Amino acid sequence: MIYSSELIKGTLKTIVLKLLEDNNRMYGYEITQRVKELTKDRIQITEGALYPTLHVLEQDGLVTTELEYNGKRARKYYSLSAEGKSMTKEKVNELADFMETMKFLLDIKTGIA
Amino acid sequence: MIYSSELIKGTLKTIVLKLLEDNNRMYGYEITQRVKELTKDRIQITEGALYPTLHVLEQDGLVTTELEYNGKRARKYYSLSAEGKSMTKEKVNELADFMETMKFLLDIKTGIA
DNA sequence: AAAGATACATAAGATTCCAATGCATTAGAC
DNA sequence: GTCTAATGCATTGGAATCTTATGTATCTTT
Repeated sequence: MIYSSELIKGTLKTIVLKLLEDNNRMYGYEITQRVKELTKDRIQITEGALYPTLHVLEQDGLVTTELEYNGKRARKYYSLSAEGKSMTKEKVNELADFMETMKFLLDIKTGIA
Repeated sequence: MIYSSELIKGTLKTIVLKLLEDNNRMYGYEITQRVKELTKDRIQITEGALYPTLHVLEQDGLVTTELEYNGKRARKYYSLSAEGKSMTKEKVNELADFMETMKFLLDIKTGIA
């Protein structure tokens, strides 16, 4: 199952922040591959969605960047700022809470039937 | 906690379909109030979001409508069509699956390890 | 009789994502 | 050794979806 794109909307920023919290620093392409791998291809973050999101996070001061070269190939590493770290906690908590509410709304019995 | 609007995006259609599945038929205003009540004010569906969504569902043949009058006040009742019922199951399953995936993603402590 | 709740609806704008495209480097296949 | 696929950055036009604001009208409560 590949999730319809509308479901991804609104969660992308939180996913990116959480990955950065767990991994200290990552570059864009790495993020797309990690998400694909972790979700067994169910969530495919396109570059057209990711890069604008990363740039917004940077403009908002939630992440800092370091440009590094692996040979001649540039990699732009992103790391959480202090503000980004607290924002990550907020966003993750909000999403967890939201999912509980949705679960109740949809009367979904997960795991144990 | 009131969820940021971006979280609601993409789930509205599924919420509406599920409510119609549970309640046989409902009218627009009733849906906004029911969601507000069920989520203890955490999710507020605005009419500007709901009515276009309902109209799309109708155009797609997922719901049928009956206009009724309570005195002189019109109420437009929405009911799931056969197609709407199977779509509801699909959408609810997809959202449940998505939430499990998100839960896993957000629980990750370290990238490798 | 005024105000708030009920009930429908639309329109302009913002946000956010997708699909497509472009450029460049590196690794692997043949 | 050359060609293709993968890696890595990025932008653009367009589509979809929601928000805010507005409009009309009825019913209920004070």
